[in-house]
Amino acid sequence: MGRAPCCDKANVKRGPWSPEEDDKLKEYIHKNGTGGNWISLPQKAGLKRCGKSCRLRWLNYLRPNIRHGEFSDDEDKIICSLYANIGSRWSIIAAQLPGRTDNDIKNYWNTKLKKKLMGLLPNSSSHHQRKLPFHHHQLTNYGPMIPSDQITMIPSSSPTMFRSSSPSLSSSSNNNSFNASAMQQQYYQQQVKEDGVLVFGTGGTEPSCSSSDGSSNNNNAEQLQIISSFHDQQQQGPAADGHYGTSFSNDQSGTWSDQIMKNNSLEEYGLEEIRQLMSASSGNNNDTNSLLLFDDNRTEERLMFY
DNA sequence: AAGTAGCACAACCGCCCGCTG
DNA sequence: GCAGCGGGCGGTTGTGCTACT
Repeated sequence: MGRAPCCDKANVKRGPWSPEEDDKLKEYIHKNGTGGNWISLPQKAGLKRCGKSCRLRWLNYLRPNIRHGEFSDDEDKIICSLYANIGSRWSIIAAQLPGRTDNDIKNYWNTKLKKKLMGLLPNSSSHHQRKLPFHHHQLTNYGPMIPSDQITMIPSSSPTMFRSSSPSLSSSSNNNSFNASAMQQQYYQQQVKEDGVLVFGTGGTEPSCSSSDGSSNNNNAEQLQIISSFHDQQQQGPAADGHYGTSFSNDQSGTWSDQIMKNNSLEEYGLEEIRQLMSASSGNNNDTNSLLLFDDNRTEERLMFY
């Protein structure tokens, strides 16, 4: 036996709201408030709408101080930062952006921001869909917060998605001994595998960088080299082994991301397997601590953090 | 000018969770 | 403790607009 519907769908109006309906709803709420009961509100307000529809209309459009229109760069950064940390928790993200609604942000992410970030990639020749068995409710271990003021949006002509100066990007989030200066040049890096799956992760830090002797610069250069290498491979085509991103493996052999990158097909890994790999290398500071998975069409699958 | 594809965004759907009786 | 309900939320769909052919 299913749950009773919240309203009689046959007798409620659906679709776009008319200005008259908006006025009725606004007027009623201004006079009486929501009364804590959206289900009974439309009847009281003289609206032939479902209570949930009224609630949505009020929260997303009619409520005072709602802002619509262009998102600023700062807002972009905040959205990216929070998405990287907590995933698609739009209501939480919206709470950090006064005047923005979760629906707005969700739409913005899905239609613009994601493309803005991913538009830097060449088109994939193959178009078959490959879905990984990921479900967001399974992912409960979020990584350390990345402060939004430490994320820099990189122009879409670059293969780098974010640059962060955050010390919190350490793969060993439970290790507080990391020297901030050594962590100042962390780069998100991304690689396209021959099968079209994109792995996107935070670059790790060399253990030797824990001393602030300038080795972070070397680390930075190394990361840049990886990105550059990726660039070259994109232009030159895959390496002799038929895959992109092999230089990544050379630099970070033994890491879980390396193991994934070496594999011919990411889809051979399930969520638990990836978790095990991440867990097994949790003490390896070289390794990445996040992973963004895409299918061939670069539809985002999931951002994972160890 | 007509048809079509792509895009943006409002609105809906259905699941989950907490509250209440 | 449990069932039913409403609110909240994320995912998805529908629709109108614009750009392109």
